[in-house]
Amino acid sequence: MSVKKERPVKSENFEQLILDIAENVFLERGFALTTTTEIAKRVGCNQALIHYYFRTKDRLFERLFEKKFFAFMTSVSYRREDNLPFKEIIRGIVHNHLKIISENPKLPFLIISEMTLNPQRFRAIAETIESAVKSMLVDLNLELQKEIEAKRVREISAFDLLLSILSLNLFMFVSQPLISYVKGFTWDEYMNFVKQRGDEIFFTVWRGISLEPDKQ
Amino acid sequence: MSVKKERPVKSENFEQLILDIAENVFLERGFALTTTTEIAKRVGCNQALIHYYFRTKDRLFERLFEKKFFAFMTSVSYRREDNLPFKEIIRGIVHNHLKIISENPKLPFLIISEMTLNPQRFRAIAETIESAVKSMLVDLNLELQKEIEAKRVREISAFDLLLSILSLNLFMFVSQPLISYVKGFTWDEYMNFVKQRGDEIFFTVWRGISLEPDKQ
DNA sequence: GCATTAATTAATAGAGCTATTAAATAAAAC
DNA sequence: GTTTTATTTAATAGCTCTATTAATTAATGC
Repeated sequence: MSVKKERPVKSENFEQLILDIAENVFLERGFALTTTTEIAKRVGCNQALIHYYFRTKDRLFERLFEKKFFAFMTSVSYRREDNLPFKEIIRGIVHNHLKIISENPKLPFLIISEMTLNPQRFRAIAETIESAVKSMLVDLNLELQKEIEAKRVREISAFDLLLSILSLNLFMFVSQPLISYVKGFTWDEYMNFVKQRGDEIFFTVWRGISLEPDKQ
Repeated sequence: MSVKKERPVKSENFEQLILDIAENVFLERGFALTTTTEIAKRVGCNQALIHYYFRTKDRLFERLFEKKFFAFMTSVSYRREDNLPFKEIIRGIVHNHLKIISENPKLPFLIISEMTLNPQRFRAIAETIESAVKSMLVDLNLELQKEIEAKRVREISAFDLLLSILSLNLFMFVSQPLISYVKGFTWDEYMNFVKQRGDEIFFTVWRGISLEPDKQ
């Protein structure tokens, strides 16, 4: 039987389509397991076209990965100008982070995977973003120190606090296959579980640092 | 220049040496990126010998992975018969888990990686271990319910509690490249950091559930 | 329309990987 | 010592993957 080639709908061009589909494939299978042949097959074009537009698999990947890495690194943020009480700052960080990553649930695995398997590439990209993240840490630390001085929060470094939040949030995504297996969750059920767990995570983080008694 | 082949010292046999070295390579690079050629090179034997002893790369991997997966899944444990106060049970779980994983710092990445990239294989292996883990959860839940009834601990499921512990502990290992990069840590410095963070993690977990006031 | 440029494809070189085979070497059995 | 069995190697078939090249088709400019 003849396989019909699906042409991109209307005016969509292959270049963009390749980018979109490559992103999915890389997120699913990581760099090493992704083949340009597979991308071409899903796009519905000749494999050489991938190389016509992007020359090498490496360049295609880097172009996508840089964007994704940036999204990943800036997924932790808060609006300083909102002037919220500290508790609400923390709640906002936890929930906002969880929300952004939920839109890219396979990203944490890709980041961790590439970081581990290809530290050279990772370092090159990380350099370009480092400062943005560090300044966020500095901002958070300012707020945190105020709370510590006022004895509303126990002694803790901003780094440790952030690391706890990231651990609790991100682990939900990288351990999805294991948890889904144990709990018998479908993908949708799992995503629902993640959403629910946001409150539990915030609760854990906040109680973990707060010196004030629980409110009902 | 001629590359001298390093023969295994004394009476050591290739079969065991292959297992030992394959374990390292798989842990470093995962299943897909590991080649039997690379293993043979490190062992110092002909590549065909790998296949002579283990027939396929898959069989070699599975043999090692099963053992490692079991170690991973049973790394969370506590001695019920010790009859410790609940706080000490939790402290023990956190620190013991962290200690065991510290002896296999690359294992969490391998587990997550294989789980994600090869769910079929993962499921087949998981089945054989599931019950052991579930019974641990049941045990922990028993202790937990006692505490909740006595109003010494807030309402929380054993699953959520365990998930928090695992998140905080395991994320330390899968994010090692990123954290080491940001902090400029060497491997040894990083492992030291992990050790120190054990207390912080326990503190976060315990305060996160305890209804009793902090002791100094 | 015709020439020029862009997009797309077929074909394939070249590399690396797994697994097998047959031959060579070492060990064990008797 | 000779036969038998186990271990080890060299060689290579058969795949799959990336990247290139040359040819083909479509689009654009004039």
